[in-house]
Amino acid sequence: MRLSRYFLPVLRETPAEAQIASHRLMLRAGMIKQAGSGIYSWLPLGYRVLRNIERIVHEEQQRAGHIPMLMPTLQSADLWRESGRYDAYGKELLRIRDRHGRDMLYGPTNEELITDIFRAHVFSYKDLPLTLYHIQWKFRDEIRPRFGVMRGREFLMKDGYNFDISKEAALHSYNRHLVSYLRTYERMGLQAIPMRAESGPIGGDTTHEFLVLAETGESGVFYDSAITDLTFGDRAVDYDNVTQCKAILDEFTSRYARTDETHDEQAFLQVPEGRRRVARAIEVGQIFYFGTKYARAMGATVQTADGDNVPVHMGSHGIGVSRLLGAIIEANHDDRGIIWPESLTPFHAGIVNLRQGDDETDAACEALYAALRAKGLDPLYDDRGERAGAKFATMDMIGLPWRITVGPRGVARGVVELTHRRTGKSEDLPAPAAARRLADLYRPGQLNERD
RNA sequence: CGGGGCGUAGCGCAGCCUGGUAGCGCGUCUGUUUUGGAUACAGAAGGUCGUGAGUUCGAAUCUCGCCGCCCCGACCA
Repeated sequence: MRLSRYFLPVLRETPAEAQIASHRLMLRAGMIKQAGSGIYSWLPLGYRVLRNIERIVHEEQQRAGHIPMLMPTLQSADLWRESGRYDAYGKELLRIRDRHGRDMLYGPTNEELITDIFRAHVFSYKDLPLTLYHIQWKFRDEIRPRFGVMRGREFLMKDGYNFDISKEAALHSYNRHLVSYLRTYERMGLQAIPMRAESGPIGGDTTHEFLVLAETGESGVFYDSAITDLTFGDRAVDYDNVTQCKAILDEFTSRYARTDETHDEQAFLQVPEGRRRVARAIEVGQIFYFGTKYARAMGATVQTADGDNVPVHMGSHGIGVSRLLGAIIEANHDDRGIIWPESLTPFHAGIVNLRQGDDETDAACEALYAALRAKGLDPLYDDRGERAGAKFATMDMIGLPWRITVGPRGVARGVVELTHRRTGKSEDLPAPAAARRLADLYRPGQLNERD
């Protein structure tokens, strides 16, 4: 993409309403624009990252055997009356009435809808296990939205629902989700720690939240520092392997890690003193096993091999897709701006033309731009007539992990400068070598969508 | 929902107390200049002062209503 033809409305000054780094940077980098309290438009740069997050979530969900679909944002109140949540959910539920006077709601979650789909089409144990998921906009009418997309009212969320014949089978689904979430967050360059949590209005008593440590987090957390040494890494997982999934869950949840809601001081004191940590964190996902709560309320049963009709065991699992933007920036920025992980970056590299209008420099930039694109990379070429400082400042702020600087001095010597955003280290090398370096660096799985 | 605050040019703000022709910085546009970290000079465009009513000869300024937004708390993915 050529910057002169793109839409990147960066702000030089910080909007007054932004209190935390991620909100400030998302506004300044032209990623979002507030449309109302807790509601945001996603401008092109922000939309790219949002879609990259979605892509990773989709890939990891499907790797775990979960099936994508899409349910609507607006739901009939009738289903919620059936489950009992229409009255139980409270004022966070945005209630709407259509022209015929029918009660509707903008979904904050989809247990009722998915259960309704299930009961209409699934009748036999032979069709289980089944896990369906979607990525859809939700709305929760928060009393006080804040922190930009971290605590918006409208938010994009992946929510998935598993259906199993027994508690034992459903707990495997639970474990499988925990494993797949570990992989998902790690691919985004995040350490998300599973912590024992409260289930809230979803119900059930088996639940973990995934939390990313950050000073600006809204949750207080208590944990054994040994847990932060754990990484999922490149290990192969067979998601159908009950023993393996359970072992991974045990590995990542056996150490003390709880939010302040479930904190147990006595248990915490069992952690060696030097490893006790009290911190703040951002919740980026949660998994639940809630048994037959919705199945019983809504009559979702299947017939067993013995001919009995039994309510299906369910769980639900969410990843805050739009919120992740905020969490990732909180964890990846410096005083100059955002630093994207390579897996999510909106563009793989930025090309800075130091002397726009100089024939040789322009030609070198064009050649490099074409070479990167030919290798499947998606560079952002700053071809504006701005001065070098302005171009550097923009690139630093929007956080592309790599920058290639092309100026007349380097062109005369046959080199360009490749700079790593995170470390600031740079190296002069011939343009084709820089293109090869970047192509090697971005593995095939990290080639993001173009648009 | 309790408490506090804000709404004036694209962004950040001053002006309001004490009513009298709407300002500053940045950005934008034009020209010149400059060219490795938001360059310099000159010129220009851009505002129903959130909105409605009231007081007044006269309202950004005073009064009341409404709308929107932000902050602290409680709540919350």
